[in-house]
Amino acid sequence: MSEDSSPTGIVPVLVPMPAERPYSYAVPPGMRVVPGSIVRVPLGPREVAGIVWDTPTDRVDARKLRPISEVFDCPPIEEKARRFVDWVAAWTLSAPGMVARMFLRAPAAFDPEPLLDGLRWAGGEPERLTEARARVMELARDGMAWTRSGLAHAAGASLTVIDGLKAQGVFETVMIPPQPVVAAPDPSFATPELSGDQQLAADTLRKRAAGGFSVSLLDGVTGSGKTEVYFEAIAAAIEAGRQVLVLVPEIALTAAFLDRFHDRFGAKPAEWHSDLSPRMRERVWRQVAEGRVRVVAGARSALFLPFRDLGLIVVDEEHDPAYKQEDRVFYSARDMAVVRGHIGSFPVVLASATPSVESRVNAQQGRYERVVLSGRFAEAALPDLRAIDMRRDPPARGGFLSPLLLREMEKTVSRGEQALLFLNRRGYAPLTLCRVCGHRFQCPDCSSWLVEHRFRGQLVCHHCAHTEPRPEACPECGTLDHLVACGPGIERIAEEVVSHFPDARTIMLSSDMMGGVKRLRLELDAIAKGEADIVIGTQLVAKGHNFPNMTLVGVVDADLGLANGDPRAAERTFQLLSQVTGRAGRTGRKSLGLIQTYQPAHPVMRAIVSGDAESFYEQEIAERERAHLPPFGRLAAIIVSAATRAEAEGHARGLRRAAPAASDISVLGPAEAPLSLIAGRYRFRLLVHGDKRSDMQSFLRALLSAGPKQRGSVRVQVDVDPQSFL
DNA sequence: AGCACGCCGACT
DNA sequence: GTCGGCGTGCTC
Repeated sequence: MSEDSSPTGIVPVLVPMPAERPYSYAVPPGMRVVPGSIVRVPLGPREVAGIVWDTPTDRVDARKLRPISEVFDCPPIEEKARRFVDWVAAWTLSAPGMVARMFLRAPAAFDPEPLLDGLRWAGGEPERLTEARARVMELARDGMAWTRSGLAHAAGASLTVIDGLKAQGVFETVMIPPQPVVAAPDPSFATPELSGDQQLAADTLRKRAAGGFSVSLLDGVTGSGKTEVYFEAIAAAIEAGRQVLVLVPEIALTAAFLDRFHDRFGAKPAEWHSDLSPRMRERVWRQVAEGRVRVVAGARSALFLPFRDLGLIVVDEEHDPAYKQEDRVFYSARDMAVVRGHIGSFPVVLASATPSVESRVNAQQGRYERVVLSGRFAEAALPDLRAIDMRRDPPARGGFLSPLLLREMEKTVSRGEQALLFLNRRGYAPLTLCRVCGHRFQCPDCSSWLVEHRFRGQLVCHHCAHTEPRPEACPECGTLDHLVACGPGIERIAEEVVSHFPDARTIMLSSDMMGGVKRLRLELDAIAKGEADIVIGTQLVAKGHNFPNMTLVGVVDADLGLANGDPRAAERTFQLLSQVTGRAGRTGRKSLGLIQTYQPAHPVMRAIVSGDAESFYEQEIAERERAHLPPFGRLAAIIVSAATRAEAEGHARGLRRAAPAASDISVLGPAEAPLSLIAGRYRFRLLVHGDKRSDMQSFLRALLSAGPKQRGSVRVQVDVDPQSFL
């Protein structure tokens, strides 16, 4: 495609709003734009950033045509990224403008980073050489440019010292180019020591990295060295001069990954996630666009960074549900990474110890190449895993920890080793009720119970922002002191632990912990250094941390995820339990994983305890195939929400009636969504189920356009390939 | 998605 | 008499 300026003087521009097509704008005389140029355009009463597109402009009323205000001094969004936008929009049934908007998340970065004011030794000497001045001169004498504060800091001198020297003419002012956010990674910084197995896998990935599009499923148990192996693919891509994206499910918690990367490449990758400071966000975006940043480690939104020559994507923990975005544009970052690789003709590596059923099937059917790492790395041994049958070894009255688990915790702590208790439920108790009248505390805006957070003294809704103070008396019958907490959350487990082990150092970790990401990283560091005996955590402790002294992992309620009717419940539980029990025994010491369950015969528990993942996968795959569920069939959800139940249900029924006739696609529902009321909106769902080869998108488009017009408070969301059924 | 316009309730 | 709620409609 030629990228010269449009001869017509009219260009299509994708603007960040849910229009189906780009809008047309006039290019004022003397302005040069190319497809991909980021421009400022008037839109209604305001001005927005948009991307010049390359679909033909449609005829538009000349009176409507408005001129582009400005072309930003910014590298254009490359052709392959533009095709990616079109593809994602078509697949997810989103407006292209809304997908383009994801590329424009750092408005301040569209203008170049300003040069910094700097100082450089001008050749003169200070009048009197004090100690501080000597330290400054020692650094400055090589003629390198410094920022005023940078030089002061490095020399351990105050700013007044620098200013004094400057006043004497020792320094001249110079402009310094903006500093890179990260140093360049060096592919030969450290030579990895790989086992035979790992070397074989690394060679395969390196070979793929040199070619065009391919998908490799790197499958190996925790501790088998997956990271070291895919680092070789990254090294190959860097050697080829291309950019690399590593997707991780929760970057805010993967400090350990950044350190390992640094050990291998001598520099950290740039980070991209929601917790970045606005300034850092701008700089990373800009330097990725300029090609100065070679490697990004990021959350799913990093897929929409303006890479100029992306040559490899690695999706770490590819099975993780966090890759699914479920607002605005509904997409799976793992699947879109594969699409991005296909469009860009470069390889994609999916890595996991517990791959998704979808990826396993894709590998079986030859679409992906499966690369297996079978052994655990070095001296690391798999933990000994056992189920605790809670019917036979129940906890003491009022408790949730079986005597068997408590005994092992005691032994572990007395050996000076660490124990981890895992429960995927925040707060103190998931339900509070009045013992006298039976009143249950429910969210006023959602169909869910309020969760007691005892530490904060509040009842909290986990589905919206609602919180209320925990009262002393029942609001229904007025009885004092008869409210009772039902079921455990991690706060309650922590309380039980403290009562059994008053002298142990106990830490509790959950995603809603005060102090945010920084605090979490510090706590995780402290745990790794051995500054806690017992750790109680939600699923964030399951993800990617290495606790060398952790020799016992206890799963408080292994059945928790199995209760809902989700077709992926068993798979998800298997993955989560594998991951959390994998936290133990990473340094070769004898370690133990204990799984509290009321259904020890459940296939998930059997698979975990026996270590026989293969037959579990076979069973799950067979079950999916039988039910024509993904990847053997296709699913889409249509979620209708409205201010009243009647409106939502009425609209959903209208959509159902509008479904076109199709032999290979059927519509189920509408049914009230499992959480029928969230944040004051009633929700109904339609489930669209098709054959593997059915044209789901065309069917959905036909259904939506034939359906009733959206009016009032009604909102319709489409989720192609839904991952969760809540 | 934003933003303005527009039409009905409680207040300086 | 105005300020302000959010329903409806439009943006090249």
